[in-house]
Amino acid sequence: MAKDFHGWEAVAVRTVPQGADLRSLRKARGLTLSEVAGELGRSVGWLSQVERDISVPEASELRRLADIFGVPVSLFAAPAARGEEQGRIVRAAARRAIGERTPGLIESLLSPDLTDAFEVIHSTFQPGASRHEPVQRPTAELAMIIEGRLDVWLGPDKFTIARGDAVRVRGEPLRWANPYKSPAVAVWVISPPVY
Amino acid sequence: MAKDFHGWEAVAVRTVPQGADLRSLRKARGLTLSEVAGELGRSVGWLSQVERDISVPEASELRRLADIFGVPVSLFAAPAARGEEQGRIVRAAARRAIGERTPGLIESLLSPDLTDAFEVIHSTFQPGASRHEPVQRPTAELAMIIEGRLDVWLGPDKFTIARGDAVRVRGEPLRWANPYKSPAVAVWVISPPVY
DNA sequence: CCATGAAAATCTTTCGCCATTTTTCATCGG
DNA sequence: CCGATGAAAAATGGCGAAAGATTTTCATGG
Repeated sequence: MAKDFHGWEAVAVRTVPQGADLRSLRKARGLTLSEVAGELGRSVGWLSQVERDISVPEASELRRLADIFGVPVSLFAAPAARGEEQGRIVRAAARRAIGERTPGLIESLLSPDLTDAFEVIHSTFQPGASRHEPVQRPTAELAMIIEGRLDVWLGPDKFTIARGDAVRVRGEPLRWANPYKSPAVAVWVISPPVY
Repeated sequence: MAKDFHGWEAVAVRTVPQGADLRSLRKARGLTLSEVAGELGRSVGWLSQVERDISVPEASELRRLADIFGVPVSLFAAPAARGEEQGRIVRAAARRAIGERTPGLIESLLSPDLTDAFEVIHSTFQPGASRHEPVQRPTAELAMIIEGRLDVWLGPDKFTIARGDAVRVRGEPLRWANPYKSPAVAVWVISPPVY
């Protein structure tokens, strides 16, 4: 299905299947093909084909899909691995960016796609950054700090975690702050996936 | 239920509930209470109570349980966090050790317990160590290298991954080697849990 | 060639029923 | 008195059928 002839590869568009990701995103939000297709003004059959990499959406449609799912387009636009590595290896330099939903928090995907029972995110918390509004999700999450220190609140309880420490969150309201001088970097596991 | 009076806390025994872990281990292996109870020569009711932290097994029984489940006793014996941190924070120094199943591979648990849909392991691959026999599990796994470099084979394909790179394994046979001079350290996510 | 929309196929949900597993609890023995 | 047992009660899990919803296929028309 991949059209890899002429000069096509050179452009910044993903040339690899991405339909499965779209399907995961849609399912994770409990939407049906017809709901999304309606929103998009396209037919159900077409969207089904897009999710199975039989049809290809236009860039503008991809943008609207990102919008519908509440994810940044960068999630789709990022370059993917090639050859054998495809779907198996995610190089540090080739991670897909996730929007800076909270200022000072830079996230990127360690998972090659969104089709697993969990997803893994690489998170960098900038010095001085913080999130005051607690996030609360119906998920189980576990983060390990690999660099720096971070303050986290689970409900009312505050903890300071440093390199090598892990925190597990199960549906509790979570907020965080990095009042320290250096960035805090974490590997963040979320199940089920929220992206 | 926890008997926290007199001098009890001082001993090296876990004073916190652990029954849920035993239950997870048993369920993960598809065993029933009566199968395990029979093996142990105890009643079903008693084992049910142990798994709900109503009854307490003796050390010798714990040893036999570890044996039945094929896990090292260190999984039970390790000190756990205290107070608010209990079940939420796992400090680097307080991780539960997992046996060195493969020589040169040191693993410890980042998850506070075994009751989630996934488990997260901190793995150190010693220089020169390798696993020749492929492991193949009916799981989805994702590992990110946080230190050093590691060679991995997914089926016939070999990859070298370094700090910041991630590899995803979905049921394929996996083997690895660290032919480099420094240890490779990874955060390893496995779903569903195998411990 | 590609998208549409209707038909076909697949998947999901629900339910009743039965078997198994787990929990509860009165009783027994140390 | 305490904790373990084993039987009764409760809860859970599996299966098959039926209904409903969703997804895929494909003939047709733009």
